[in-house]
Amino acid sequence: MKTNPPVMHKENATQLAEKDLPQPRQKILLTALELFAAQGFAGTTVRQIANKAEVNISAISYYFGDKAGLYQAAFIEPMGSPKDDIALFNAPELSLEQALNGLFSGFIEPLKQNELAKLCTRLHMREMVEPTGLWAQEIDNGITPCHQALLVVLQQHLNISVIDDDLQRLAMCVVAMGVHLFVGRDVIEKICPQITQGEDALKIMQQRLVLFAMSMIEAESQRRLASREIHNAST
Amino acid sequence: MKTNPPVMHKENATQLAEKDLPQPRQKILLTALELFAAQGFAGTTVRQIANKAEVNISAISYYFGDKAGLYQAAFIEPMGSPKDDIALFNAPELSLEQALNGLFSGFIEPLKQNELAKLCTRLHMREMVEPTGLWAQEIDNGITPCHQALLVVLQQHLNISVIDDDLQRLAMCVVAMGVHLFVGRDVIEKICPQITQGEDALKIMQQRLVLFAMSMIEAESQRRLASREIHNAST
DNA sequence: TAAAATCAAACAAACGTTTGAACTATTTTT
DNA sequence: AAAAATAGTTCAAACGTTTGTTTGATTTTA
Repeated sequence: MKTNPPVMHKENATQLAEKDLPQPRQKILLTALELFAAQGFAGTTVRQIANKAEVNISAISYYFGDKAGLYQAAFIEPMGSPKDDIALFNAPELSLEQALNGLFSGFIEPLKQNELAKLCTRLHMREMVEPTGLWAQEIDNGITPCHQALLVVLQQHLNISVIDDDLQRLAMCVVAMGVHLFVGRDVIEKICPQITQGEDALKIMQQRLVLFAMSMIEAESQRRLASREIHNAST
Repeated sequence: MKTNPPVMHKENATQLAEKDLPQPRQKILLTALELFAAQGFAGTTVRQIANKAEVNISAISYYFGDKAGLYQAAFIEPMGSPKDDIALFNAPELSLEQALNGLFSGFIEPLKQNELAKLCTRLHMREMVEPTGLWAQEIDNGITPCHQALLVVLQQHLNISVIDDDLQRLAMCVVAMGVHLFVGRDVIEKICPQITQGEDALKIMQQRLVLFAMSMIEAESQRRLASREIHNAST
């Protein structure tokens, strides 16, 4: 008799605790995350995943429907809610330095934490240059809210009334430093690996990110003052 | 009778002027560049390339040997020498602002120039997260020299004797802003497309990049001074 | 006419996916 | 409590496509 495969859908997949999940499913998920993060979606075959996870090939379609379903599960399931990230730097009582520390810890922490979190972040960064469709969704659900929150923080600390293009430029340049830790990993590992290796090194890196970000914000503030003076003087 | 396919090898491929190349070869090369840049190596099929270039499938192996050869050609041939990029900001008589303008113009110019240069850069940025083997070589030949040149410029303007980890951190954060223009293109297009659309917008963007970079360098300079004072006071 | 270039067709290999039987664990029936 | 039935899981094998590549004939060029 035919049995209905327990293909997990969004609504019930997240409700299950990790330990309730069947063991091979978890094994497949982690292996897929690892391989997808390293080689991308098209570059990874289901046989690779099955072999490395030491399960039968058909177990993938059994648990995840198809390759795309597995990718989606590997992309979404291990992630926490994006609201957690925002809360780290969006609390209204935080100083600018504290807010920036919260922002960059979102990039730094995955680098020193367990391998899983590192792979998760790497997979998300990969989506930036290789959109698979989930990426557009991720921009809406994960990136845009974070970016908007950062814009508000910058807006408040620069004490300006509206979010204009120059604030967008500033925000992009600030997050760029964090993103580069993942995107430029290969370059860093080749040229100066010591700056991201070890917890102490990452602590220093975060301090520098905050320092540089604050200097950029200060520079933007000065630029706005100068720009306003010129504008006032000419009228 | 069998004919020897004119498979181009490195040594003679670069010696030929573009107009000497057979037309379909050029067509394949540009189409491949476009598709590889958009979908990656594994995500692009030779049939896709052949169809879009409107040539027979076998023309690819005829001109480039195999898919990997085509990728290598698309990756290397349209590129200029990396020394040209370095010269833009490494000249000894340049001020810091001039040097930084030269550095970031290397990122900005491809964005406003023709589509080809844009695709070239995008393909190279893609290699950062999806190493195909050529990437390791590209780091050695293209990235490392540029990074080293930047380090020297920073070293001189900070007036320090040796290149230490903190200088590496600074350099990485500076280039991160430029890299992000390509890597985070999808995010930018979604959140604030206006900051990279149009030549005027890119001009402003470059000004901000220089401004922010200079503020970061200034912050690092201040930090070193403070650090030195503390060190002196404690001895 | 001979070399260069183009073509439709086919190649083996690898791809994602499906099948149906075999096995295990749990539940139901006797 | 033992047996039977059911649901859940694993497996080797094969499915039809698509992959990159090659063939050999044909057309174009010089």
